Amino acid sequence: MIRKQTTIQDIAQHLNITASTVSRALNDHPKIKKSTKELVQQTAKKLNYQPNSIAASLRKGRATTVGMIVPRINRHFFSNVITGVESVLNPAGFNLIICQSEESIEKEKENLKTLIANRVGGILISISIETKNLKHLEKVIAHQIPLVMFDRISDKLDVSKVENDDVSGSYDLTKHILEKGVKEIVWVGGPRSSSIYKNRYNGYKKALNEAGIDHEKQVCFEGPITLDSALDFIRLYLKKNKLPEAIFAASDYMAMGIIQGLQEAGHKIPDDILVAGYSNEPFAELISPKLTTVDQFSEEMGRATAQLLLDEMETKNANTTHNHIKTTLKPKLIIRESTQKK
Amino acid sequence: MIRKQTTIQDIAQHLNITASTVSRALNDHPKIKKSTKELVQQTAKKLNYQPNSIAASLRKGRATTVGMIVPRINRHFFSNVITGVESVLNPAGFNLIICQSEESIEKEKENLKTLIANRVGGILISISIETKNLKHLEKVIAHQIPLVMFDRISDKLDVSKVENDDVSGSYDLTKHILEKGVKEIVWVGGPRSSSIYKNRYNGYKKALNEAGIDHEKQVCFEGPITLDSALDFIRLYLKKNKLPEAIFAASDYMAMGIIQGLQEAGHKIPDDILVAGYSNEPFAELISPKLTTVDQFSEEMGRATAQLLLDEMETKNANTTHNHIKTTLKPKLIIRESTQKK
DNA sequence: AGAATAAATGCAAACGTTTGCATTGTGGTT
DNA sequence: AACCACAATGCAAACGTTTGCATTTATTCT
Repeated sequence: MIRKQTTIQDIAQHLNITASTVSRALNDHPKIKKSTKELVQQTAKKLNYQPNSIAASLRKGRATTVGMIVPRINRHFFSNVITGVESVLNPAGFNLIICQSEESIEKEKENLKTLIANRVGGILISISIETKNLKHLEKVIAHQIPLVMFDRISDKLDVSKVENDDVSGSYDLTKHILEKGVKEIVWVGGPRSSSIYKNRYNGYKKALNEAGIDHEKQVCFEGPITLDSALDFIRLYLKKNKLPEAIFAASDYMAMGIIQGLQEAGHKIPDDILVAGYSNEPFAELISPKLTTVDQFSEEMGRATAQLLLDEMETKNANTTHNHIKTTLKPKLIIRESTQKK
Repeated sequence: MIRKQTTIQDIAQHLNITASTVSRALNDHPKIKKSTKELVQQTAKKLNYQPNSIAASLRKGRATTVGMIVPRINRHFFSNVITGVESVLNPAGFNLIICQSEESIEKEKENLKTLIANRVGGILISISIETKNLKHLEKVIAHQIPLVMFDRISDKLDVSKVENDDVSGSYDLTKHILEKGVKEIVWVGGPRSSSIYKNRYNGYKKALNEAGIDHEKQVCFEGPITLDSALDFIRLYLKKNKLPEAIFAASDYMAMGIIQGLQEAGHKIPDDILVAGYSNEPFAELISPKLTTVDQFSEEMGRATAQLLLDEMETKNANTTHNHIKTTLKPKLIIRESTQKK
């Protein structure tokens, strides 16, 4: 049973040297003799010394912690981004405090407050769907805390960003469907006020226009990004309209809702109608028919985001000015059964 | 642009009072006049003061942070547990540092080191599949850091724990399959050296024995908990043996591998053979046939775990002794198409 | 040998809070 | 008018590091 944590002072006392030397020895300072370093290391181990990074952070004015805010951690995409972020940040000596905004701007503000209070070295954020006003983020910048946005970004903020080329992913997918000979594609997606869905819509629009199809004449449903919302939509839609040739859901979950609705009405996919989703959720290749979708390389996005943050933090340390960078990752079309008409 | 962070000293100077008063005012200390409190709050806002919880932690000797170690964050189960944990811990004023062990005991040790270095107020852990030796966890206890184990627990450690009643879940599921009239059930699962799979096996065994079936005569495959490992197994198995009546995979991913292997060999589920999984992954109700499985109430597990930790931390603060508690959550059988023979 | 240089260590302040104890101020009681 | 009690605030130390500068010790050069 350990009553009191051992500190570098204890080690110093034990060896009849000062705390400064111990500190430097433990941090491998060049001016410390090799023999003392070894001696210090040994006694540190003997006394079961555990460094106190809280104290170090306070003194150094910066923490070895990085904050990350995502809408939801239990979304496959985000948890993979987190994995990617950690794979870069941990080796660099940082650890992550993860917060969930739960798609609420109020929670987002609170999250930022606790991250700032914890004096994190930097912040990674994918903003909530509700977030339009960016004052709380400007505050972070004003506080000189390096900020990197990813996935759900905003061009109004002058920071480094990593985005998916949703326009291109959506364009490729739409083109692929058009090549199957269809002349109409119903669009289903989240609110276009979010950059993500705006871009996905634009890619779709572009492909349609290139094929000489008027996008204004296409049916377009915008709603919550959930299976149920899409299921409700398609049930209602089928009651009043004839079966469309194809449906492009800008989210795999919505695609799943569409598929369930179509199947319960007795329609065969892809024979009667083509369906595609977006983001390659794990279930996309497990369902029947296997879902054509777009893969977003989520882990790589995490790695890229973390790398940008490391750069920013370094720049800030060196106190040099530095242009912010915007990295765009190209997603990959994954063609599966749901769009392969026999 | 803010050059230097404003501190309580700045506020004090601004109001011609001392930092102590400011500190107490901000923490709503009863001995501070209401009028001063308001004054302090106002100037704090005016000077854009952001509390430094690093400094507070150092002084108070404990952080407002809690560490959590999970094997993998991008597993549906764990990310939901995390959500549950946060829903309890955040309102209580704590935030989470999340670490991934990636199923490696070495990484687990490192994670613990950084958590201790960050002087977290407590630690939540679900140990890696590799972890048998528990010395690193005993060290945590010796350091007086409250520790709560969840899901993958060990009885060798005297700490509070939250577990799923895997025996019961597995028993219920097996019994359900037996009620369909089958006389043999192939078992597929992870290594039984892990408490989880040992328990799931025991529940299965118990149900078989009660039905008068010798569990020793059943086929049993133990391997990595992945789709591919199960797929490989079933392919090989089908080559050399006749089709079994039912297969119980103690993991939904493995069940998915089994289903794919069976389907590619032309077998119909549930008509030719029954299949069930475990843990109710999101895809379980999306695939065809919909998968019978066991739901584990992952968010609730998170909440229960966090609550136990809060209790432990409080007890430690009050310096009273306290018996460790083991909470067992009863999982729920989810019957779907894959075990419903027509 | 003495001076000059280099190498290793020590000194002390600082980071921003919190907190036990001391002090001041205010009003009430005798 | 002296005293007491209580409310409100101040004082100063402490938490465990890090780090610029000063100091000591060892080494090299003339």
